[in-house]
Amino acid sequence: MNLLEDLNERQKEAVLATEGPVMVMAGAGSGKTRVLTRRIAYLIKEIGINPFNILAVTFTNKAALEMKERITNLLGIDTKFMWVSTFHSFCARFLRVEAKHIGGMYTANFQILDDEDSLKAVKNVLKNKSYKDDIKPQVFKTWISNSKNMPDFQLADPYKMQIFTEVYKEYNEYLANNNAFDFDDLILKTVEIFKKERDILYKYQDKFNYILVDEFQDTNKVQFELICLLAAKHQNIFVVGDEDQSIYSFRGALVTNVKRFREVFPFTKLILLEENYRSSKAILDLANKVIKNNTDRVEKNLYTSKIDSIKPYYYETSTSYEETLFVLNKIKELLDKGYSYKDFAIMYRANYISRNFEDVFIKNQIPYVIYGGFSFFARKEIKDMIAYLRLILNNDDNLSFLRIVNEPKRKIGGTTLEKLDKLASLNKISLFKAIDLIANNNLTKFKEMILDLKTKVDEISICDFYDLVLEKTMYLDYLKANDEEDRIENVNEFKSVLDEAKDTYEGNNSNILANLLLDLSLRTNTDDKSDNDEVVKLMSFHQAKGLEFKVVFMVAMEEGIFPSGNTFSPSDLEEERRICYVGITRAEERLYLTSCKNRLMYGHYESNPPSRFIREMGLLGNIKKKVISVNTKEIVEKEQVDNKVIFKLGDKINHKIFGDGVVVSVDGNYIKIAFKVPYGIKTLLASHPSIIKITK
DNA sequence: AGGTCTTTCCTTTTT
DNA sequence: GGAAAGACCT
Repeated sequence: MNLLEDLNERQKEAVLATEGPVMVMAGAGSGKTRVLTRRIAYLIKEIGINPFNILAVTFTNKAALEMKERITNLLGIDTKFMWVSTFHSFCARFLRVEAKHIGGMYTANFQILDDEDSLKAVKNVLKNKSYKDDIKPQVFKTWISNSKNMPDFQLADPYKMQIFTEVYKEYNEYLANNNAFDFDDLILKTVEIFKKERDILYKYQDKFNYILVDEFQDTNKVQFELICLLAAKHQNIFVVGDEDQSIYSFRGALVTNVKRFREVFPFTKLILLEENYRSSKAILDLANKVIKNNTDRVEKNLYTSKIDSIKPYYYETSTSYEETLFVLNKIKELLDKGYSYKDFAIMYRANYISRNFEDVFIKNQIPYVIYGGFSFFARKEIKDMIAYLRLILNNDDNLSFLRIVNEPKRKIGGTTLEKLDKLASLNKISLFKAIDLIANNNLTKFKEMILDLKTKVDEISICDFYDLVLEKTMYLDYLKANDEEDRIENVNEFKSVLDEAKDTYEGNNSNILANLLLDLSLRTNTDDKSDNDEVVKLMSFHQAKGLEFKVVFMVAMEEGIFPSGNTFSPSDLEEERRICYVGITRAEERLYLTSCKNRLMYGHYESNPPSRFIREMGLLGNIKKKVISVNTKEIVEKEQVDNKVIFKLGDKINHKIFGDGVVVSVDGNYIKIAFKVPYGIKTLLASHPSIIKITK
């Protein structure tokens, strides 16, 4: 195949400019992944570059996987061991090779802690601190992460800064003692080694002659530094990004890196991709109208050659419940017009918005999936099993030991473990080894079980071994006893991951397992099958990035929700606006925006004006008043509610006995009313004939 | 050590 | 309103 086929002039330029620094500003839907993969293929096939001299980094496993797949399709080569990966897995792969330069007690088989694990580490550090109740562990964790990712991290309050500094230090020591890194460390340590050990830097600079970075606008300070270090010598650095889609600054992403890049590499060739192949003209117009309000950006205007388009609509409903019905009915209507479930996506600013839709979809038998939530590998039962396997392979793994020593319950409590911990640190041995120094039958039994399992690893197949672990640890029995159907299914599903490992890793079972276990923390949900499933998708705008759908509903478009109530500075607002831009540009054919006057939230009604973004789109004068009428049970229920008098906060009422009062909360069929003394606040059935609304 | 009662939270979260 | 973590009790 001709690698320049079906590319426009700008895209061709981006593929062909193989030498020197190149920055591609790729608008939404302008074919950036296509450019990236064609360029890699071009480097290999036309220029003759060895695939192992190319480094391509992305932010998600999914993006990395997709890139590899596309390269395989273009060139028919095996991409399994190519350096096409996320920032984190690139760094992990590097650190496993160069572990001896990390310093401290780190070895090549370091563990990678996920968010839950590192929060546990913070809690462990805080355990004996006098200030442990003043500031939550999660807050410390966020600070730790920020200080590892953001430039000049500082806390304004000197006292807080002081205790933070202490926790930060001890947290890092705790990790080091356990041969563990958190996600941020992976990148930080890699950069540290490159800065400290020049020979190693030169080696990798020579290895990676061509570097490509996807979603460049999302790089943080350290990631930017990493790229600059690696590319400093050959300068063949190709970055693709879109300032307007930078929506992760709360995690340290610096949009300013886009500007800085051109300072660091003054001879950067700049290429703008503005032709959009995804959305209709009307949808693009809305996106352009909104993003125009951001001041701090390079002027860029997406255009399309698609002419026919369906106008995007904004609907305001009375309640959040009606909002869900509107979406439901619109989906049904469009299904009749030939759309199928997979064509629809419902997007919102905050995940809790999904609940309303879930309820309505279940009742009306609309197939759906909610994106996000826990990754398979982050589930408790899976992490427990991983901990068992780790401990069996490496008895000195204290973190795994602590995780499962009393899971399921073996009557090994906090006091016992504290004693064990003291003995272990006194004798400088692992917790597992310290069991010998303590007379505790439960611990001894546990130790024998683990050692017994250890003798079996290489005797039987990996799956049989895993079954044995499930049995001997009593874990499966414990799940069965508690009727944990989902968890039982998950621990069984984990077998397929173990089974796959045979094809990826080499050696005996112990080796295969050990290597697999080291890689698991960076694995996320691999089932990208769901993308094509015949279901409606519900997701946050953040989760929607990179995806596209024929029909998009942007719901809960209300001030306080979107832009979020936590938007304070002008730059916060600009980020919210970019989130909005990402949302709009996901839509191919139809876009519906909704808001409601009264939203049921946290058990009571709240009223917010429509989002300012609706006004910026020029849709405010364009409200479609639509009477919802579809014959479903839902609607019947709804009409019954309508027959009653609806009370909202602040309504003045009169009660036959208690006299005048004001509604102070609405709770389903019940309302709370503040009456004059001596009656006070009463909770009453809203439909009770004794209550009469006297205003409005 | 483990059950139950009470308090707390409720923006986004690629790894 | 509701889940989930923490406090409290035995």
